[in-house]
Amino acid sequence: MVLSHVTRFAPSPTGHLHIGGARTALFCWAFAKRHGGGGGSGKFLLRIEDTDAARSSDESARGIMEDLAWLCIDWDEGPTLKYTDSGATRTIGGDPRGVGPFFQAQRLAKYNAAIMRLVEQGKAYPAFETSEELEAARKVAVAAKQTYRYDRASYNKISDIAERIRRMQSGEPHVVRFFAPAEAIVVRDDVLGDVKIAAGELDDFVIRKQDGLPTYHFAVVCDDEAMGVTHVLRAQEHLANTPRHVALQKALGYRTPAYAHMPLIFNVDGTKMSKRDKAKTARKALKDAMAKNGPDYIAAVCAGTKLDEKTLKDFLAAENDSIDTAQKIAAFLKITLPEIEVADFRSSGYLPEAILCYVALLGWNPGLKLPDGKDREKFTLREIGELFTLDRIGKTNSKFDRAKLLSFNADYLAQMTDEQFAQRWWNWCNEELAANDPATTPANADIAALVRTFRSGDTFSPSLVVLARAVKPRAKTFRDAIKSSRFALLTDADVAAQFAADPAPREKNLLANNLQGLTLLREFLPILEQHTPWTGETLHAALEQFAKSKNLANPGPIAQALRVALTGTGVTPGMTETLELIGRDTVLRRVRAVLA
RNA sequence: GGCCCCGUCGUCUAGCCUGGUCCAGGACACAUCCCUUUCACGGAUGUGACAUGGGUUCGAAUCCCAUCGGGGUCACCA
Repeated sequence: MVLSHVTRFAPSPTGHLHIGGARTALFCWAFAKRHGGGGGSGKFLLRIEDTDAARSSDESARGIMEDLAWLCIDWDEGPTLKYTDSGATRTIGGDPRGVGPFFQAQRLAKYNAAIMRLVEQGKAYPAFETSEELEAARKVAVAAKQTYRYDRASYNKISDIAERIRRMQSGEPHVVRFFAPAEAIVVRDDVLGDVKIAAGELDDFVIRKQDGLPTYHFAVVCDDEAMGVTHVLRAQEHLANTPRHVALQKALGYRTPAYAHMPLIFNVDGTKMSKRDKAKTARKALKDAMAKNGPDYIAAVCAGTKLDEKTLKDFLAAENDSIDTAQKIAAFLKITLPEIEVADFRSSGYLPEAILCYVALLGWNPGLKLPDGKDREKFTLREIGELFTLDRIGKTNSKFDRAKLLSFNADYLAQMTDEQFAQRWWNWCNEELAANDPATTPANADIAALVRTFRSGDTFSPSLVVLARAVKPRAKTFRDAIKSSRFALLTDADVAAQFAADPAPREKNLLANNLQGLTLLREFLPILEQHTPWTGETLHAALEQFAKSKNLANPGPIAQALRVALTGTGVTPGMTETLELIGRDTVLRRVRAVLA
C-alpha cells in the first residue's frame, strides 16, 4: 500500500515536551488521522532527534513520549511505549513497515553512507577550519554589518578534493560541508504559499559534525526520505532551514515532501515561551519581596527554601536560571510559576482535552458555527482529527492566553459528572503526590491531607463525590479544587487559628446586630442535634424550615453563622455540602464551641 | 544589517481566496445589572478592532502598491 499522508513529529530529547511542541504534534497527528490514519494511508510517526550528543537524554525522550501519551496523541510508528492511564495500559508505537530505528543516534550508518555518496559525487566535501577560525570570521562580518556566510572561495582548496579526502581518511579532525547549489530555491508551502530564496543565499553548511554525527539538516532529510514522510508540518521558525533541506533532497535524489509551516506561539507580552520564564518569574517575585521586607529578608528566604545565600544571590543576579531554585523560591513565596511544558500544565491540574482544544485553536480554526450562530470552539481530539485541514491554518503568530485556557479547562471540568470529576481528581492527586513530595512542596500538603481524609481502602470514599459536587463549579483546575476543599480538611485547631488570624467574619456574622448570628445558632443547635439522617437533602430542608420559622426571607443569616462557626471563614461552598462533609459530630462540636 | 514571514477588538479568532448581505460576528478577559445562603456557577447588557497612506472600483476588512509595525532566521543546536 502506498502511504500518501505520512507526517512525523521529531523532537530533540533535551527536556520536557513544550506546549508549542504539543501543538505541532497535534497537527501532525490530526493531519494523518484526517487522511485515514490508523488502517488507512495516513500515518503519524514519532522520531527522536538525538544528534546533539551532549544535550540529549533517554530520560527526556521517555518524558516526551509520556507527555504525548497523556495528551492521547498516539503515534502509529515510532519507539514503543507502554503507557498506563487510570488502570488501562496501551502500547504505542511500533515499526510495521520496518523503517526504524526511530532514534537518530542509532541510524549513523545510514547517514554516513549517504554522506560518503555525496562526497564521492563532489556534492559535499571535508573541511578543516577550526570553530575558532570560523567564529573569528563571523565576528568580522557581524562588525561590518554583513551577513556571514561560509566562504568557499576564501579557503580556495575545493579543487583539491582528493587531498581533502586523503586528510579526512587519515583521521584529521574535520566536518563535512554540503556544496551549496548556485540556484534559486522555491519552497512550496501549503500554509504560506511559495517562498522563494534567491541564489547565493545558501552557503556550504555542515552536514556532518566533527564528532561524526550528522547535523539536524542532514538527518532530517535522510530520515524523512527513508521513513516515507510526505508532509512536514512544523513551526515557522524552521522556514529558513527549508531551502537547505530542499537542496539536499535534490542532491540526494530524494522526493521533496509537502511543507506546512505554522505560526509561532508567544507569551502574552510577546516574549518567547521558554523554560527561563520560570526563573524570571521567581526572580522578580523575590526581588519584590526583598524590596518590601528589607535586606535582612534574605536570611529568612535561605531558611525557608533551604538554599544557601550564594545560590540565591547568583540567582538574583541572573547568573543562573535554575528551575529547581525557582521552584523552591516559588514554594516559599507561595507564587505559581508559569506553565511552559505539558508536564507543568498537567501538574497544575489541567485536563488534556482542554489543553488540546485550546492549543489547536492557536493558529487553526475550522470556521464552524453552532446552531445558535455562534462560533464553535469546543472540539474533542477525535473531532480535530476529522476536521483538520491545512488550508484552515492561519499565518499570524499568536499569544498564549492563560485566562482563556483556564476558562476552557473550567468548561471541561463542569461538563463532567460528579463521579467522573471525583475519579479523575483523585487520580490527579495521587499522581501529583507521587511526583512531588508534599514535604518539599508545601503546596501539596493540602493534597496529601485530602487524600488522607477521603481514602477508603485503595480508592476514594463516596463522600469525595459530595466534595466534587461542592467544588466543581468553583474550580478552574484540579489544583483550584483543592483550594476550595480546604474547609473539609480543617481541624478544630485550624478553625481556632483562623479566628485568631482574622476576627472579621466572626464580628460580622456572629456578633453583629446584637449577636444575631450566635442567637440563631443557639436556637438551631437542638435541631441539628436531633437531625437524622445526616444527608444533604434533609439538612437543606431543615435549614429552609428553620429560616421560615424565624421569619427570615432566606436562610442567609443562619447559613453564614454556621459557616463561620464551622470553618472560621465566611467563604465555603454551599451550606448543604459543607454540613454534610464536615459531618455531624464535628458540626455539633464546633457549634457548641462557638456558643461556649 | 541581509534574507524570509506576518499585520481584524487587550487576547484567540470568523469574515478575505470568489469585493456589496460587515457602520465587522463569536469566545476569553473587563464593566454593569439580574439570580443568590458566602464564594462561585448561571443569565442579560455594555465597552472594544479592519496598522497607516495611496490606488482600482458605483462600492474594499476583502484586490494592488507604498509606508509603518511585529516576528523568524542568519551555529560543528535542533
